[in-house]
Amino acid sequence: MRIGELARRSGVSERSLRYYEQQGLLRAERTPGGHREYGEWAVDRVVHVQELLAAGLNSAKIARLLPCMRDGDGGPSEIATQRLVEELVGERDRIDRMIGDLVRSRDVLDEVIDAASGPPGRGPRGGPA
Amino acid sequence: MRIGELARRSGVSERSLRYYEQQGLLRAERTPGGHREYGEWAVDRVVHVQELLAAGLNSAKIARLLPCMRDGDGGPSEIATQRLVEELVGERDRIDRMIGDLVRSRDVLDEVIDAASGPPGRGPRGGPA
DNA sequence: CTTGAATCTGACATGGATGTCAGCTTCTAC
DNA sequence: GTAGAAGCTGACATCCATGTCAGATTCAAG
Repeated sequence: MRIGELARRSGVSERSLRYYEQQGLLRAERTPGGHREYGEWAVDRVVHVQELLAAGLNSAKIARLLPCMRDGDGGPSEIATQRLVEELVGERDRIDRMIGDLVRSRDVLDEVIDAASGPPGRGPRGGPA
Repeated sequence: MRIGELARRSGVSERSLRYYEQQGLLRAERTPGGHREYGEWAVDRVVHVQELLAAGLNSAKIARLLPCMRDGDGGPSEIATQRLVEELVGERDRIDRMIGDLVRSRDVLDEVIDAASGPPGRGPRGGPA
């Protein structure tokens, strides 16, 4: 498929897809005319990249991480370097803390939402209709 | 307490604390000379703000949310506007999705970490010593 | 061939919390 | 009073994925 379809299917802008390629996060074949051509595996790959970026890893780290996770990009999954593993453990712990923060934030929001929805109508859902 | 102590105790830079005040996220008394003076409640408040920022809410939204959550800032907790509640529900759902993404990313990292730590030593922890 | 949609490259802009620096004032302890 | 630590304001810089635009090229269909 070409970049437009991949963008549509993965929910990521064409701009970002080109950026990912530039950062070594996404390989693309080229047509004789120079247009990018992606295989099916690209969709999952893009989603993974998107999630990792959202998790706070920068593209450089993701670029080193990707070859170690098999998501059908063709190459056999490599084994992470000792050095990389250490960094990844750090990232994982950071993500764990982030999840904890997010859960707390979500609970705070729920509390405020419930406080506003509870008193008036007392309805279990839907708020003051 | 003054800004230096608050920064130390909350783990947030003085720069950010002044920024929070500018954005209406944190009130501060002033000494006759103009130095900021915080009460004990400020520590929790700053931590909350930090978490909400990490959750992706911008300062404007947090500023509207704060008076609805009682964290001992003195003022009685207000009731969220219908309009605000709608936005908060959107934010909560976004946070929920984000948590899902983070969990997936963490699992990916765990997989890579285990793959690198498992084969060589087979030790349950510590990796290839 | 022609035409319009899709793609290409390269450059500049953006957002938004935070870092950092400069120059000045206030506070604290002696 | 005096010295040094701490605080104040204001301005500019940074990060980095993404948006956006311009001008040129390629692709697909008639």
